[in-house]
Amino acid sequence: MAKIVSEDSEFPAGLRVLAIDPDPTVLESIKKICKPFKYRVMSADDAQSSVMKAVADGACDYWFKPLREDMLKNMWIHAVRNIKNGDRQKRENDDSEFGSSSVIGGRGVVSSPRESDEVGESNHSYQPPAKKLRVIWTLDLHRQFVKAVKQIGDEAVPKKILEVMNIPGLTRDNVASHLQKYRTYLKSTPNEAKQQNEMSRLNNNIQGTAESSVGVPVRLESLTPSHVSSNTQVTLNPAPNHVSNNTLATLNLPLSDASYNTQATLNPAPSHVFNNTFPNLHLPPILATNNLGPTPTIQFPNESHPEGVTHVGHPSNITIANNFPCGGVWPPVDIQQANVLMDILQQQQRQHTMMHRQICPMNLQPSRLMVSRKTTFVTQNINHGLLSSHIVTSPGVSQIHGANIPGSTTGAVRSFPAPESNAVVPYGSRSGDLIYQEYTSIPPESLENTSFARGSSDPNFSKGIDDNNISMEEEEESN
DNA sequence: GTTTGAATAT
DNA sequence: CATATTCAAA
Repeated sequence: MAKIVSEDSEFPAGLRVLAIDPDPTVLESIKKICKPFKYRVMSADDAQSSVMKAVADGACDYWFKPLREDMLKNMWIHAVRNIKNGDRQKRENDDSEFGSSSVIGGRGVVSSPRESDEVGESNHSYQPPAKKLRVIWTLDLHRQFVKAVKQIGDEAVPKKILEVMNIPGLTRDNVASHLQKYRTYLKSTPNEAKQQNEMSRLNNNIQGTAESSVGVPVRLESLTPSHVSSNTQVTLNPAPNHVSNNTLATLNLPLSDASYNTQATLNPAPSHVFNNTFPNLHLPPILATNNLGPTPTIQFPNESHPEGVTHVGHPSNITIANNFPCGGVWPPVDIQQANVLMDILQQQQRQHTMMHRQICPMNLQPSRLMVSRKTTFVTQNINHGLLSSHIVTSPGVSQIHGANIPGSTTGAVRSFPAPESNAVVPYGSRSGDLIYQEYTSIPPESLENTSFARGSSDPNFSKGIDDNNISMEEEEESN
């Protein structure tokens, strides 16, 4: 038995035919025939069992000897089907990632990559095992969750919550998992002092302009690694306030007549640890408004798709993430929008126009705005001297990993995001390629060649409890 | 290597 | 169902 792999650019690249035959001479003959056309599994064994086994093992066809030229000639059909199926599968995954049933041309909330087959011959082409879809608890979805929990009251158990939420595709396990985290979060963050009114206000403003309200909130991502590469986020990273004296700055982005101060921080801190050091927190207009600012080229997806469509037709998912306690904008903007943002920011950097004043008098170093498509910087720089312990993470310390217990500055604490926050990125999402990071007190030279670390992956978490309460109230009103 | 959110196991 | 553990992404 031998195999021949034939590759010819005339046909779709990469197609391969496995020819199996005990006689090398025959194989050579097959190879010659294949030359002008291309590929296949061929056997003199015409037993049905053999055919079935071959197909079951992934063969898309089974040829009997003697070969006929037209069999080879039409071999490409199978290849095209496979390619088509592959694309389709990928598309489904992408759609799922953006996760709205309102997506034009999209599917339901949950769609198995192999639920159907356009060609109608799925049993003839190998499909890898279905990947489980990961539920991303977007703000909308989480709000529905909270709403359901409140509505049900003490009886709130995963099953009932699931029923009340009535989200197609969402499973009891999904809810249970989320409920677990939610409860832990609630325990760890009893009613804290109200504070940071400014942030709350801003938050509400953002919510009013950018939040989708009708769209299906479930965002599913396939666990397929391939889609991950296209998942990009723009992240505004907050800093822990315990180093605020050294790292906080206010950034005036001259994007409009108004003065927008963006407070950059390097790592989030629990709101109950905060001493309300963000009195002037504002987002740049491009982030905080719709078309009111001077940068009309940037629009949030939900503007053009009021029903909450988060994305149509683009494989990349760029999220402008605001890790400030004040939350941010959701849903994600698409990649063009993010690129525009990048261009703007970079241009501003070039023009040296962005930093005007600093919050902390102790801050003697010039401020800087970092714009990078790499994400590796913030955390590492924090770790390398700015923070003694960035274990302090969120208002909702939630899970203690048994294996990681304390005494160290790493690993022991997990967080649960302030659930009602309006953060830009759903806390289930992961940070990506773009960081828009402002910072001070770090000598620019020391960072120029520094690799970037991803910022917090929990953009919601440091949201103020105040916001939490406000959101809760809002939800109660709506009930 | 660490941290995280969600899935899975108990 | 609740909680603990594991997994995979970043």
